[in-house]
Amino acid sequence: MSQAVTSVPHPIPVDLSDLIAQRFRVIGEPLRIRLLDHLRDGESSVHALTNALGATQQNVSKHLQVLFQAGIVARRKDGTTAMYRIVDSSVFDLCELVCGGLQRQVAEMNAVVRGETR
Amino acid sequence: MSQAVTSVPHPIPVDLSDLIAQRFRVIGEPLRIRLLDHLRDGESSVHALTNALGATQQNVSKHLQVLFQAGIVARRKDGTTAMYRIVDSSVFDLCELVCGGLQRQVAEMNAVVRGETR
DNA sequence: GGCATTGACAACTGTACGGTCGTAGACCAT
DNA sequence: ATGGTCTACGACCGTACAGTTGTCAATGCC
Repeated sequence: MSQAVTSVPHPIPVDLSDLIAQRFRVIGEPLRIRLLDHLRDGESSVHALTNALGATQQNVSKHLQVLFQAGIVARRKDGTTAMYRIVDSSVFDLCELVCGGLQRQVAEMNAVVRGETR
Repeated sequence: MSQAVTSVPHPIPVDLSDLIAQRFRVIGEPLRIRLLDHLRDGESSVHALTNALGATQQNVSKHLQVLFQAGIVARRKDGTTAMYRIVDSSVFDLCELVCGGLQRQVAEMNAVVRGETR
């Protein structure tokens, strides 16, 4: 699907780098990552997410707003509750890639600590 | 060994979300993205990167420091010049994934603008 | 109707960080 | 040795943003 394009040649346009950076910053918040992780099970309400994450309702609502404006989640009003769901699931691929890099670094640090201290 | 790629089950640990978020913030700066994009062609010196990006030497050095401490680039001293190279090429996969999401959004916005406003 | 609950918005505060300036240290050439 | 070049470090300033608090609109329940 969206696997095809992904141009971004070496001379990356400045505007594009701004957009990409902005996107990364949106996902670069711990609470937002945990929010998305919970939404992985399906759509959920602000109240449920608030209880699940142990954060205040206002803060959860605020971060969901950021994710909504970034086009990562969608909102649906169900009577009195607002239901949020993920519409751009590529964020999970991003997290998995990052985790791969982190695990690589941990392994490397382990090797160093265990005796190859340079 | 550390081959277990991308665990991160639904109840994501808070510590891990912090690590992932920190990682995203490292890449979430336009200048750093452009820096990495230039290093895609191979290792380069601070001076060369400074000229290529039109930024100040101090700023380039500073951002390279951040990328270095994050384990994304490596440093090599060649006489009087410092040569930087990429050691974690997964950042490019990250950028491509983000670009895919962006293009999807642009396409959607185009569709809306062109008449399906409904 | 009156009350409680849910979610969003606005204002505020503290902190973190990007960018710049100045300077110190290391290396090379003459 | 001296001057010039390249890089890194420390300090400062301005901005951006995360988190909190307070308030209001909308809805459901009695």
